[in-house]
This record gives sequence, C-alpha cells and structure tokens, in this order.
Amino acid sequence: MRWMALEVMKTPRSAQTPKKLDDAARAAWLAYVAGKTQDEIARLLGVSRQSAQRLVSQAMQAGLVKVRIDHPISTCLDLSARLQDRFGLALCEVVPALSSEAEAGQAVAHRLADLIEDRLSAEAPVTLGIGTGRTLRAAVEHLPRIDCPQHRIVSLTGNVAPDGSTSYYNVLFTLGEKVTAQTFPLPVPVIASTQSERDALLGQSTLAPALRLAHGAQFRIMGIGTMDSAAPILRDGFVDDATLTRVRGKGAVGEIFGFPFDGEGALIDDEVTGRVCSVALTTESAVERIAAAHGRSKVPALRAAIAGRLISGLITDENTAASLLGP
Amino acid sequence: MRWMALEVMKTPRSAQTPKKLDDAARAAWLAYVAGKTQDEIARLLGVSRQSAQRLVSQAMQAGLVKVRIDHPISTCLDLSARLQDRFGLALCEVVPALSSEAEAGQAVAHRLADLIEDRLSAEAPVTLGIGTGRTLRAAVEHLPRIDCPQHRIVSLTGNVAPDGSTSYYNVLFTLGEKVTAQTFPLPVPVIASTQSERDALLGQSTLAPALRLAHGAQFRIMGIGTMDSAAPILRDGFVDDATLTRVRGKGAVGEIFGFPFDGEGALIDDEVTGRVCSVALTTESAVERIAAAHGRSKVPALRAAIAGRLISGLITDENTAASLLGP
DNA sequence: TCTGCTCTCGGGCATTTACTCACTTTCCGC
DNA sequence: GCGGAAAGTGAGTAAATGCCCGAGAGCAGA
Repeated sequence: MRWMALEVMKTPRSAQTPKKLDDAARAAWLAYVAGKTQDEIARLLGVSRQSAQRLVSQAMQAGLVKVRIDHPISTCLDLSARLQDRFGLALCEVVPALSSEAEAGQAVAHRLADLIEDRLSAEAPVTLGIGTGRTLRAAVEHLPRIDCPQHRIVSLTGNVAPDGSTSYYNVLFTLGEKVTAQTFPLPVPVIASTQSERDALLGQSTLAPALRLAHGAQFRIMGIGTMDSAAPILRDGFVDDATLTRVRGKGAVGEIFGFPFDGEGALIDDEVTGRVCSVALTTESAVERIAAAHGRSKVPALRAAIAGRLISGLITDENTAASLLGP
Repeated sequence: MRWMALEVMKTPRSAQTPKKLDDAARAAWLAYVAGKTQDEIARLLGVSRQSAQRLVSQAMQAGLVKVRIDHPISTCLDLSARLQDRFGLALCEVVPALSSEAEAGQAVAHRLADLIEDRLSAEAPVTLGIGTGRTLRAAVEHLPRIDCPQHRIVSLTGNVAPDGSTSYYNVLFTLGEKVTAQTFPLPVPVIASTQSERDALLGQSTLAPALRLAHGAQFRIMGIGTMDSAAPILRDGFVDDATLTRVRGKGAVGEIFGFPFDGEGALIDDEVTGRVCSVALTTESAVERIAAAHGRSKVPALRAAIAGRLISGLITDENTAASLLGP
C-alpha cells in the first residue's frame, strides 16, 4: 500500500469535492456546449467572472471536457489506411503532424488515452496488460477518471528499476486508481542479472496470479524501445553498453518488454533474451497488441515489430507514418 | 426534385471544397486537441492568423467540432434518474438550465441531435420516423454531415401545410441530405378536412411504401403539441378555434402527430381524431419513441404523454424536468 | 477585353479569456 | 484559541480571439 500513500501525497487536494467538480462541469457545459461567455456563466452561477474562469479551467484540467473533430483529415486517414493495408495492421490511427516531436508525442498519447478509455468503457470485464514507456505514461495523464471496477490491469513487464526504485509502478497504479480497477504489478526488474535469477524471480508463487492474468490479457499496450545509444533499456540501466552493442551486432533493431528483435521482428538469440522477466510476446491475432510510438528514431524498430506481427495496432503521427511507408 | 433544387439554391457555396474542410479540420484539431493558439496554427499551416481563425470557425460552423462534458452534472443526472424511475421512461436526458426558454430549446435540440447521430451511427439499417416541431428542426440544424446511406427516414405525419406549401418537407429533406439517407415524405396535410378525405389521401397507392415504412420505424422522434392558444395545430391552421375549444372541452391537454389526448394520454374521442393523416401512435416498447420538449407550457402535455406511455424517452431541460416531478 | 460580381485576404479594433499578484478565508495541528 | 499553510477571491493586465471593413484576386457574362 506504500504506493497508494505516495499517490495520495502527490495529489493532496486534487481530489476536489464533488460539488466543486459539479459546478466546474456546469460551467464547462455552459461555456462549450451552450457557448456562453464567462461573464454570462458567472451571472448564471452567481459567482464572479474570475471564479467562472477558474471553474472552466478546472474542468479542463480535470479532463472533463472532451473534444473530438468529426472529420477525418484526409492525409491522416490516407496514411492510416495505407499502413493498415500494406502491413496488415488491425488498427492504425494517425494524428496530424505538429512542429516538434514532443508535441507529436502528446498528441499520440492523447489518442492512446482515448483508445484506452474506449476499451475500458466496455461493460464486460477486460484484462488490460501494459508495458512501459513515455507515451503510455503521458496517455495515463490524459485519461479522465472513469469508474470501471470490473476491469483488471496487469503489468506485462517488471516494475522495478535497477536501483530498486519503484517509479515504474506509478503508471500502473495511477491508471488503476483513475479507472478504479484492480492492479497487478510484477515486482521484478525488467531484465534480471542471470537467467537463473530470472527463473527464480518469476517462479515466486505470489507472482503466479499476476502472470496468469498477464498471459490472458486480451488487450495489450506496449512500448517500442530503440536499440540506439538512447535505448531505454540502456538508459534505465537494465543492460550495459557491451550487451547492447553485442545484441545490436546480432541485428537487434528494437525491443518490446525488454525482448530484443531483429529487422524481421524475430527474437534475437542471445543470453540477454533469457534474462528478460516479461511476459512472452505473442503474435496471436486474438490479443489486441497496440503500440503507440512516434519519432524518426523509432522507425526501424516499428518496421520490424510490424513485420514480425509483434503488434496488431499502431498509433502514431503523420511524419512517422510517412516514414514507415517511405523507402 | 423541386425541394432539392431549393436546397441547393439555399446553400450556394456552403458545400465547401473538401480540401478546405480538410484544412478546417486540421486547424480545429490543432486548436482544440493540441491546444495551439491561432497564431501557431497560422504558422504551422502557412496562412495568416485571420485565415486560421476563419478555418477554425468554419470547422465549428460545419459542426466538425464535438464537445462533450464527461461529468454528469449531479442535479441533471438526479432529475433524469427520478424521471426514469417515477414514470418508467426507458431513456431520459436532462440538460442544465439556462436563463431563457429559447436557449434551453437550443440545448435540448443539441442533445437530440447527439442522440440522432448516435442512433444513425449504427451499421445496421435503421428506419427513423420523424414528426414535426421546432425542436426537431433545430436538432437537424445541429446535426453534422454523416454518411449512412443504409438508413431510411420516413415522415410520420403529413408534410403539407394547409396553404399547400411544403415547408414541412424541409426538416425531412435536410435531415436526409445531411446523413445521405433515403427519405420518404407523406405528402398529405396533417389533418384532412373530412374523414373520407383522410381515407382517400392515405389510400393512395403511392403512399403505401412510406406508410409501411412508417409503421415499421423502430426509432421515432416526436414533437409534443400543446392545446392552449399557442397550439401548433391551431397556428398552422389545421384546426379552427371551435374545434380546439371542443376537444379541449373533452379533456385534451396535448397532441402528438395531430392526435389529441387527455390527461391520461388516452386519445380523445372526437371527429377530428378521425381526420388525422398520421401514423397511429403506439405504446409498444420495442419502438423507441423519443420526445424532445421543454418549457412550462408543455408540462401538462408531457405528463399526459408519459402517463399514457405515448413516449418511451424524453429529452428536456432542468426546469421542465423539475416541473414534471413537481406537484 | 472589360465589367461587375463574389470570394478571400489581411489590418485594425472591441471583446473575451488567461494569468499574475496581493489579499482573505478556511482548515489544520498544536 | 492560535499560528501557519493552503485554497479561494478579486483586481489588474497581457494575450488571444472574434469580427468588421476595405482591398485585391478570380471568374462569368457581355
């Protein structure tokens, strides 16, 4: 329960009183649906103009206001259709291009949040498996609070950083808390130091339920890691430079959950592969495997993951989509 | 085809070139989803700030931008739950109160448009039956252009005004054109001058397909008419003052499709009832019968329609909902 | 080719919104 | 009850937005 306490500490007052949020929602409704100015809203609600402004901005902050553009921007639609067609993706979403990669990341994260929300809005219980990554982290930030206790969220990779910190937990628990779903962490490192350590770690009986759930997750959200000098598994200290260079020498162009794969999306035959403490990758089409990734550096890894059917769905931006289709 | 020509004449250039709408959608996306200022949008799109502003506003105008507030305003939710519970309504939506009845009307119409859009977004072909009324007319204005040629839209009441004008057609055809669905008008008056005229009119073999469709419509949108001095059937000239006074004397508190009913929602036994050229009212729960209405004057008619199960769903505003629940 | 017409563009300005800052209130723990 | 911190409040101001207008481009018909 330590992490819960942490969560609570991190957001001491953000759990607004319902009455306030109610007013915020009403103000936002008046502003966006009824098209009132903040002055009019203030008068209607009997507060000052500034307070009305505050209410509207709180509603935005709280993610109460959802905007969707009801028109497929043709180039995006076209790119997405071509990606689906060329690579046999079951799902492909392309968001419009933006000036910077960081912004594109936000946009992709936003779209991913929408997708998660959609999948979790199902009545029937869903087991959602999640990996790691910035995009997923950002997506969870954008997710509104929804109530769906019927679902379960399970980590598909280890949640412990090499320094023993549990920062990786946050995404899982924040997500779980936001949607009031049960969460199942995997309190092991992403990559163990030896294969026998890996076997011992995953053999712990307390992990059995989480692992069982993870294997059965119908909906997986996965991050795509590069294998260049900015490789997340290197940066996070799960592998050292020598190991990275070695697997790259064997053709590794990317990794998912820590598993390195080559340009065809086939797992690299290396000792490090045997040390990965994650749930095995699957190519079963019954499992929805969504990757959200963007940026030029991700292109080779994405190409490979798609080629190897390691992912069944992709959310990306216009530029990355164009690169994927390009030569 | 006369009305089509009329339609085209009425909107000479509003059928924007797709490219323009595409830019508009992109601008709107940047503005609302990415949260860019119009200055930034202008720079990204390589146009002037004013043009960017124009694009965004065009996107709004075209109904491309959909905003939804993802938080049930508790009083509205509460009212709707109580209405559903007390009166056994299958569906009940309550929009927040506004200062004027006209604005409330807009809000209700907006919500009705959302509902129509939702129902028409189904893959399976739907037969949508529509009545008349300001609210429906306003809702159609708010409806975005969507492509669902699998659906059919049929008029449940006559479409000809007593002066022979066909203004009533507009709602049907505008709706049909917006969603690219087939439309089936009922080119007869709402109320014939004699019962035998009614029988002759409805007996026309050319009307048989439309009438058949109308009877089978799974989803009906109906207006609720009052029987006071502002009664639409009086204003539109379908009945004279004497007739109105007479049926009111027999207990009529409202009408749907021209059929007058009493406080219990039972049809009034009067010769005028036999002259109504509309599709019979039904209380079958398999048929979704949505009324969108608001305003103090509508309350008695609404109460009666609900009591008689003439409608299965209601969209209204906070004030009207409170009145319905009140003493 | 010219003329008249509409459409679009960009400048300027009024309105509206977002944000900062100083102040008040409220809610804690002591 | 008291001190302190955090949240809320209202004024003022900078930024952003919406809108009107005149100018110029594109186009149909004479």
